Amino acid sequence: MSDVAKLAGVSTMTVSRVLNHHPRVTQETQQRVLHAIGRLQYKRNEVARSLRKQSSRQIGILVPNLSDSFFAECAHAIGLVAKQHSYSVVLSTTDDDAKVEHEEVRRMMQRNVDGLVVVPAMPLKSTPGLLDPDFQHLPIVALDRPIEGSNFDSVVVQNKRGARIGTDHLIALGHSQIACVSLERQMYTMRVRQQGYKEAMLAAGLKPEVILVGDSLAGSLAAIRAMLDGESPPTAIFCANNLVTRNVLHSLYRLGIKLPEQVALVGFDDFETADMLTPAITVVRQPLESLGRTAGELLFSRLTDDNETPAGRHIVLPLELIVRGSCGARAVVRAESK
Amino acid sequence: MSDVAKLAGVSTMTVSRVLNHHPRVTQETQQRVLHAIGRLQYKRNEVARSLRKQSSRQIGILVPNLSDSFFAECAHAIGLVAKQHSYSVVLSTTDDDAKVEHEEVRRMMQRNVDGLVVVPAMPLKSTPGLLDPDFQHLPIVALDRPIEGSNFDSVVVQNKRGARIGTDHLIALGHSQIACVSLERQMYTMRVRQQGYKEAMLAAGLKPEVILVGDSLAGSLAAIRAMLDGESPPTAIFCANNLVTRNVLHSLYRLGIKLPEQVALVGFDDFETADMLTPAITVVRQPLESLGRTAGELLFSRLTDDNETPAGRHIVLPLELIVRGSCGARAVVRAESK
DNA sequence: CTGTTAGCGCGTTCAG
DNA sequence: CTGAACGCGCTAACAG
Repeated sequence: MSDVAKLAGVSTMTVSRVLNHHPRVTQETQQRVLHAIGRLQYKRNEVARSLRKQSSRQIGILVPNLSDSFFAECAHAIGLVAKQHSYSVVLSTTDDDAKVEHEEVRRMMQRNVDGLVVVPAMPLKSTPGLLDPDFQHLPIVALDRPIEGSNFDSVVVQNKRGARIGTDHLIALGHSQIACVSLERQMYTMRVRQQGYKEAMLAAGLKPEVILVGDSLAGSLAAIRAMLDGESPPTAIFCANNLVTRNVLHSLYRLGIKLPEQVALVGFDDFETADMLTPAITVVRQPLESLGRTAGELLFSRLTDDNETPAGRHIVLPLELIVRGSCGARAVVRAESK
Repeated sequence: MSDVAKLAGVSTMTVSRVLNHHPRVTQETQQRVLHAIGRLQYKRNEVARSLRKQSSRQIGILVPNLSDSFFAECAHAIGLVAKQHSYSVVLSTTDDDAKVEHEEVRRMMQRNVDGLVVVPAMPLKSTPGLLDPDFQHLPIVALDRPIEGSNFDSVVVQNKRGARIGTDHLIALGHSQIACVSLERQMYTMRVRQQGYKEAMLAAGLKPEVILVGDSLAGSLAAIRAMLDGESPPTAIFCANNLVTRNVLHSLYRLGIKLPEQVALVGFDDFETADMLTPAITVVRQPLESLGRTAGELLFSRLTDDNETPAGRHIVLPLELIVRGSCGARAVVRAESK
């Protein structure tokens, strides 16, 4: 920078002013500086700038992993928003572990990130999680799962309503033995979706039956097999998320169970090839791109806005039932409309 | 830091030494400093450290996007390696645009990243791309696609061989009219896979036929329809990547073409639900996790190694043919083995 | 409108 | 083994 200043015959301060589009600089000196910058291929050092300004023009993204396309898609959308604002993204994964999450947030703070979008892991008793007082002054937006007992901003989907819609769809098709397969891990989304399912069942005078599984295929297979071998096997299944849907489908496939004849199925969260399976899978679709984008915009609105917006804005995004073949709905609908 | 020094009754320098595990510090003073650090909850400022050391303990990852699970999975694996080394990751997307790529690398350089793993976009004539002399001293590992005319390290898969294996599989099953559907975009992987396909066909005395499509479903549908309406429609299709496979499958599905009876299919790159489709899709599988991990390790070996390793290490990872139902192979194999 | 001084928080260098 | 001075590259605050 001092080289540029020398070449342009000004002080470094003036160079800095030009770089920051300071209004009170003569056209002429500005030209000279710009010219010198061009000749020297000068690029300013963002690290020094961050140190001085106490702000890095960087945001952090913290997701459980990138292997799950749900999170990858969200991260992608957030990254796009960041790019629009000329911000960089520091990304890290938590593996859904609250301890790792805490470490990573800390690490990001040490890097001076201006804000964070995070898919929160379940807090442990032993770690303060996101609620660590150290993080109080860091703008954080919670994505997909709100942080209980905090007033961080958050963006989630209508989980309960989505589960109701999915379950109601099955009920409307005449099913009465409907099982809900959900992850056994303690997660906000799983809990709320189970609730929605239960409400729908109870409202219809039916008996809810929640099956908890791990995230392995083997475990799901065993659970599904046991379920179907039970006294009153379900004629329909509601899967609480992406992973569960895939594992259940795999299990049914292995067991030679035919959809939708032997069992109907609705999944929460759409996936790439859902409409190419035979039959195509009916799902409650989450607006992935919108989820990420909204979280990103929420964060930036907090970073930019001078006027104190009240903390704890919670945005709930709507869901959509995509009816395909896995419940035999089309046939039924056609029959009804005749 | 000066607070810690004061509390421990030493100078900041000693604190710094303790933090960096400097060998020549008395056990006792070390204890005092550690104690003070604990009481004050002191966390060192990574930005200041970066400025001073001219190295940020950060690596950059540059991929076309995160929506494609191929790249997401690679990014995930790289991130894991970074975490092992206590490095942070700055991630950005290029949308496969060489201009964006150039800007992003520059931006990362300004942030002082220690190295980069990048899935290179096709270089344009108008921009220097990754070969910009400014980037000369930045360790860069090319992933999935090598950078022509450079001696960056690179990690790729056996693209040509994979295409040969896939095509040969189809040939072995008795097909002679085999089309290769590939992206029309100029990409290293597409080019090499087409070559592999052609070699296999030529070696068998067959006539290669490459169909170029865009990345939209509509375009693929039209192309597939035209292809099948042609004079001598293929009885088998080799798809050059993930996206193509999905679009082709979608198209065939829409057109009511049955696999494997009416047309057999082999795809390059496995995907989540490939084995749940009816029929399950035969693919040449890429070792996603290994690709990312290897690239990460290659980068870190360059960052850590004192001994000058020769530049331009190229690692080629093996592929695997996963035979499933989409070519009717199982039936044939069984027939043969009788 | 422009320059000077000072300091962001750390680590290298050289004395003690 | 420890401390003092200095500077990494930049910009806020104050002069001029």
